Amino acid sequence: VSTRLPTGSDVARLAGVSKSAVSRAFSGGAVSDEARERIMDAARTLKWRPNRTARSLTTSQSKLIGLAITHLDNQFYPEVVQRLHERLRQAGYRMVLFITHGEADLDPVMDELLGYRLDGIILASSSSAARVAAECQETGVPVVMFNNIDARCQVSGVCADNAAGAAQVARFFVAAGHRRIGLISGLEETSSSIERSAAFATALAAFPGVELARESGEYSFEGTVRATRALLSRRDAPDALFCVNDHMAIAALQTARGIGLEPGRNISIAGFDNVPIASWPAFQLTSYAQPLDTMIEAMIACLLDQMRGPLAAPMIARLPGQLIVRASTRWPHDVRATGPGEGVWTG
Amino acid sequence: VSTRLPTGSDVARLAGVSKSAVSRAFSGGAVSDEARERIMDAARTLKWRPNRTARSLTTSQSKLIGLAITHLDNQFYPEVVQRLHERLRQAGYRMVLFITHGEADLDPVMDELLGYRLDGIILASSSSAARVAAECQETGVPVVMFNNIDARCQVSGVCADNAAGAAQVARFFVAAGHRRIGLISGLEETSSSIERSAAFATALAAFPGVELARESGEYSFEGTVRATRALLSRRDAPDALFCVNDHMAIAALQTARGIGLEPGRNISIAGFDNVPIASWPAFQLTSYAQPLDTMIEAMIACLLDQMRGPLAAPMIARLPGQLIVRASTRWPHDVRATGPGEGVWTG
DNA sequence: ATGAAAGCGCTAACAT
DNA sequence: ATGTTAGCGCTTTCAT
Repeated sequence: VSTRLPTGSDVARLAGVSKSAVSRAFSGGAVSDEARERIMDAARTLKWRPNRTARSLTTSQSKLIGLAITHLDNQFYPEVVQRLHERLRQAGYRMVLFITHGEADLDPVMDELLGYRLDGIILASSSSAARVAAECQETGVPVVMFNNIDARCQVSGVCADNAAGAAQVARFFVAAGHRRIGLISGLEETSSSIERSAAFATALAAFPGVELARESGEYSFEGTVRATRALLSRRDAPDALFCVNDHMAIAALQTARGIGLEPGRNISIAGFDNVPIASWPAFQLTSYAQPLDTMIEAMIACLLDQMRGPLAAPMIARLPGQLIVRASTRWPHDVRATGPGEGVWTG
Repeated sequence: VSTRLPTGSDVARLAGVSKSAVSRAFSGGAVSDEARERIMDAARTLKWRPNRTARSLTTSQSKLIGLAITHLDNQFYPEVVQRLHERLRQAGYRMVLFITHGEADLDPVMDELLGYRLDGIILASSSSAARVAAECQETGVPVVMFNNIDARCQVSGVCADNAAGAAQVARFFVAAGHRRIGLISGLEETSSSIERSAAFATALAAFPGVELARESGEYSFEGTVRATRALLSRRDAPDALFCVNDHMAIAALQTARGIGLEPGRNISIAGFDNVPIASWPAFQLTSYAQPLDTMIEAMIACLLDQMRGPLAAPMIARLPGQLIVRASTRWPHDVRATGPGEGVWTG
């Protein structure tokens, strides 16, 4: 049982052909029907399948894409992993995971990231993405940033149109009659938080008489609990809260309830991402939905592009999503209903 | 920029040593300090790092572990992925993902699974795990089943002590004074559902006068909504519900609320897994916690064992967890408090 | 401690 | 259409 595995040569011998014929038969080359049949038979009886490691060495294609990500606590990411995995599989790639919760020393990670000769790397809100991106780029490995984009490094990236989304939430709140509004931002160094916060504030500034109070939830549950309490315990507490992602919005929503508020009635809470659980009865969270499938499509296209050769200039895609309205916020009159307790606002 | 990457030979030449010396320097071999220094310098200036693909070919170790899993919708799995990833990383392995939502044709998956020459494969509630396991085993690849174990195939596996856990929940309900109890099971073909359901029923049967009503939630949210409604709309509806996992328990809890019930007051709902969100204010779900870290430890040990040579007999580990009590259930008097609104019951 | 040489399992020219 | 040959980039005996 512990004998060595069969190789292509074994198959070739058994089928009475050369190694090359076997290789061709298994990678769409020109082989006569008769030979192909004998080869496939031989492979089946020997239970042989091409060794992709060996193949990688000659083709210099691993068919492996690395996904670097900080953690999966934010409910958005399991969904990303799932959808991305499926799309990569269709394209003939497998996904190898690099969960990097802020490693102190990046070198070992880089050695692996670059040592496996991945065909591409996706940096999905990975910590220290900038340095990683730079080194990969330098080595000639296709890279694309997802969701959080560091404009300083010359790297391609795909994200939702954060500014448009946040601005839309701002107008939505005003349309629903809110005048005292709270904003809970995320980690200060992330583009997602920066862009959404800035656009939200800017959009609100267009409405005279509207007040904005801000706190940071640092993209964590506990941080958001603190931020929410801080905002809601002010003497002129806001009656509408925008959290720059759903992970925080759901924390804020539960915190508000703990204080005795009822989201959708005496307080409006909206998030960003439209994570799967946002639609759960327990939350019914209004949220700006990222166009995940479109984003994934763009990422894959971008990676494939880079495989064909280095890009002239990095491509940055900011794709529009839509505001899904649910019971966690007061509804303006012009929400277009799309289902029970759910609608879309395009104001 | 688009020039070919440096190889070990390049480094050797620059350092004035042989390829072998470079190889040794990078894999803990015997090299003089002086040589090692020159080699490391050369590698640094050339930005060279060993090509793991080539290394794999000679060592026949890919340092890659495959994780086959159906989907990440069940909140238990992102946690598994995360903790497992971390532990594998410590052991020097990377994780490549195989999300298999019930592929019709398994052959292409097998070709990949076996083609990448993974050093081991973890089947975490993967669909058609039995066949996959058999083929891997046959090829000599270390395999271990996680959470769902198919006893028919001679494959090692690690899971929580499902019987002990479910029985404990049963006794817990009775201790809390419940006499009409509902059970929501998962997919019929999974060992997790079978074992938990059977043990729960058996344990309850020991108490005269306790009635049990059963439905299947098929491990899905929608299925559980139906099952919950069916159970709670009976003329003698149960006032306690055990769902064989938290994914369903959380669905049941929300459904119960939708019917106007208040979990913890006029209905008790308990789950299994103790997923991270079980402790959220919105749920406060009582749940039997799987001993995840211990399970992961056991899995890794099992895989490493198999790498040293085929096991004499498959190893099956059923590890004990503990019942975490929260507000979703009525509390018996003998709960040991462990935190605000949280306790452990060891009855 | 170090180098030379062989080879891991495959693909890709190049012949035929 | 098929076989021959030469590598891909590394590790690993085996000498020295």
